[in-house]
Amino acid sequence: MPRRAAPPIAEPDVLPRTFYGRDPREVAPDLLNKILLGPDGRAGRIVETEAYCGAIDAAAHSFRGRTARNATMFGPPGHLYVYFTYGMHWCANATCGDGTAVLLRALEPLRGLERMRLARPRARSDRELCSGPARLCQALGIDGADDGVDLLDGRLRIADDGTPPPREPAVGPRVGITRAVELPWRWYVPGNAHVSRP
DNA sequence: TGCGGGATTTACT
DNA sequence: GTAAATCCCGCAG
Repeated sequence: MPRRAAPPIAEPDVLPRTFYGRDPREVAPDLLNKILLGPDGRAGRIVETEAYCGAIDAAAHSFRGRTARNATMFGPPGHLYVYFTYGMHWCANATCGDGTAVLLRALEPLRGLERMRLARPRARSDRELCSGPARLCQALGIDGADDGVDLLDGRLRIADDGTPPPREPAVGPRVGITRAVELPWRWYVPGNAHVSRP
């Protein structure tokens, strides 16, 4: 039996495009316990996420439509949207299409911890390496150059190591916003020490 | 370990 | 001009 050549997928466990092309309120909890693969072998388990829902979400950058900054949010799903805020910080999202995205808020460091410590010399413990959206970007070396990266085969990828999402993820209001503050669109792994805020 | 205030650029009013 | 999907420093306990 001749066997067909393997499809041109970068790694067998990298999440497919269809994973991202759904409502971000479904994608956000499903991303819990997935693995963010960065450069130089740095990697961490996603333990905290937030959904930003575009035109129906006053807290989303895309709420008022497309701009130069948020253009990646209006591109295809499964890409990294990286934005600059507070004059000094980068934050990273997975795009879900139509101006929606999931903010990656915290990782549990898995591999490349020595490089993460070099990238974040002020961290007082390994728990502070990736416990916040700007912290994880520093730890993995993510900045504006990574805006638009394809999460299926780019410098940053998201993969499944077989660990399922929590059966009952913790849910609550999003952090650091002033509009649509009441919407419970933040999810995290209950009891995980690397969540930015319990 | 936890709190209060400052930092510092970009986008929008 | 001001708020922003935040973090770091200094100090208290």
